[in-house]
Amino acid sequence: MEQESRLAGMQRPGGRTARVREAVLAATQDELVERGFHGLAMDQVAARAGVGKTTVYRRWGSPAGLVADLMTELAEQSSPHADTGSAEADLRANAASVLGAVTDRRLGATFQAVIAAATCEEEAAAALRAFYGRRVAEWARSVERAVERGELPEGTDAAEVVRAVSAPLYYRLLVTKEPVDEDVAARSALQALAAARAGAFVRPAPAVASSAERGRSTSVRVQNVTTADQGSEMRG
Amino acid sequence: MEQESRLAGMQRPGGRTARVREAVLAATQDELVERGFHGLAMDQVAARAGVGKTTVYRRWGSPAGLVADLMTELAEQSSPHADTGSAEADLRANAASVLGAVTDRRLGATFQAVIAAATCEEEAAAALRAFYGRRVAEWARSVERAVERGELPEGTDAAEVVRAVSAPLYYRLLVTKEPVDEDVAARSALQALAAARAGAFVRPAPAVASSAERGRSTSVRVQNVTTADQGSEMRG
DNA sequence: CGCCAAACGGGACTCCTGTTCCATTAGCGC
DNA sequence: GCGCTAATGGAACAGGAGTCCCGTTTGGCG
Repeated sequence: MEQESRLAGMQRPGGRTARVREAVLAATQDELVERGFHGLAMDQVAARAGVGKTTVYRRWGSPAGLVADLMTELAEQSSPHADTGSAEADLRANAASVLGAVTDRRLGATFQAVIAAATCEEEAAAALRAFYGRRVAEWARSVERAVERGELPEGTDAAEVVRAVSAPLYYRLLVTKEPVDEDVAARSALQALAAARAGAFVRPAPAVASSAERGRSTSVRVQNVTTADQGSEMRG
Repeated sequence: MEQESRLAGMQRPGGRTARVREAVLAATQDELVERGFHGLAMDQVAARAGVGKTTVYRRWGSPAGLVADLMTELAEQSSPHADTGSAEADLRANAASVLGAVTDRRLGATFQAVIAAATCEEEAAAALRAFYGRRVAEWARSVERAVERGELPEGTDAAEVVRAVSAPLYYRLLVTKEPVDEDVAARSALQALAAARAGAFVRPAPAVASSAERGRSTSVRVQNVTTADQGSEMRG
């Protein structure tokens, strides 16, 4: 993409260019709140931002490009993540955080838009991945600490637990379109926690690695999907 | 919607009309596989189906309409759902089924498209909801039977368990764009199972109901979102 | 302070999507 | 078979998104 190079290493980042970018991104967010992603028109954004249509096309190329840049902007802002000393409280806070993001009028519209854009534009998809990669890594630390404290089984895949907290929320938001509220968020956190405690997030021993800890944990193995009830797994 | 009435109660459903519909939907799927939803052009579909552009516009109105009709068609085809007598095997089969749907070249493209369409068109969103409502209800029966057998705690929300199986898969597919394979599917099923066994899907006692069974579970209750910042997360 | 390249802005132009009009075809009931 | 009408098909038309061209502005730099 030619736009990217301009976005990243701008050769004249001083005054005007920065001002234009700021104005355009702000206008984009306003438009997203009012009309949603499918109603995002480059002309409108340009007009609202008070810049030329040509400029918007030149620098962002498409609605998806606008939205991707917006997401990149958001990704750069670090968010506070809880570390309360209790896995339950941390995961609840995580769920609440996701809830806040998708519920907030402005942020929610942006997320919806990015996800919509990501379904058809690789650029937006990459921005989304980058954002979540960062957030998941941040929150994973609190899960790791819970493992260190012995609250969760040894070998638990922290990032997986974090993802498991938000997965049901996004599932509702995107697939079933059910409302997402505090109740759902809290339950989601607790479900992830329960599964984690039961050892469902313990990484399968990679080939011939240390299978020593396994005896200690609740012994969850991933085997062939096919047949019925091997019975053994998952029991503590 | 005016199209809907035509799709639903067609006044002359015989021969030609049905043929046209079939041809158009087939062409739509082909186009989706080749170009994806954002590349779905009404003209192309019409040409490929060997029908007039006008007809396609008249009966489906938009790419989203095409995709929604396709989804409705798929929803009407009942899928076999396992009932092996073991919750684990059933949930694994469920996960495998979802995996199959999103992995299959043709079906997968269709699902991606419907989801993309659902992000901007209520019609497609409704078709998607209807589809999943049906599928979830079908699979929920096997979970209910597991509850009856005593494999899972009394009061477990069967539909929730089923949703929990597919949620991580869709999360990967849509949000993080990670690959989804048998391994992920199997883990997803086991995680849901673990949480269900731990009682994380037991419905919160509605007012003054039986909270007796709760002692048996690992004491996971839905409480107030206790500690930490639930306010301004995701912010800078 | 003044040069110069980078960035911006406006307007005309193109192409493609979606609509409208009307002639034609083909189910369906008799 | 036969007519009636729903449904289809083709072609012309309109509107809007995206591109191009070129003149204007702006900020970095000597």
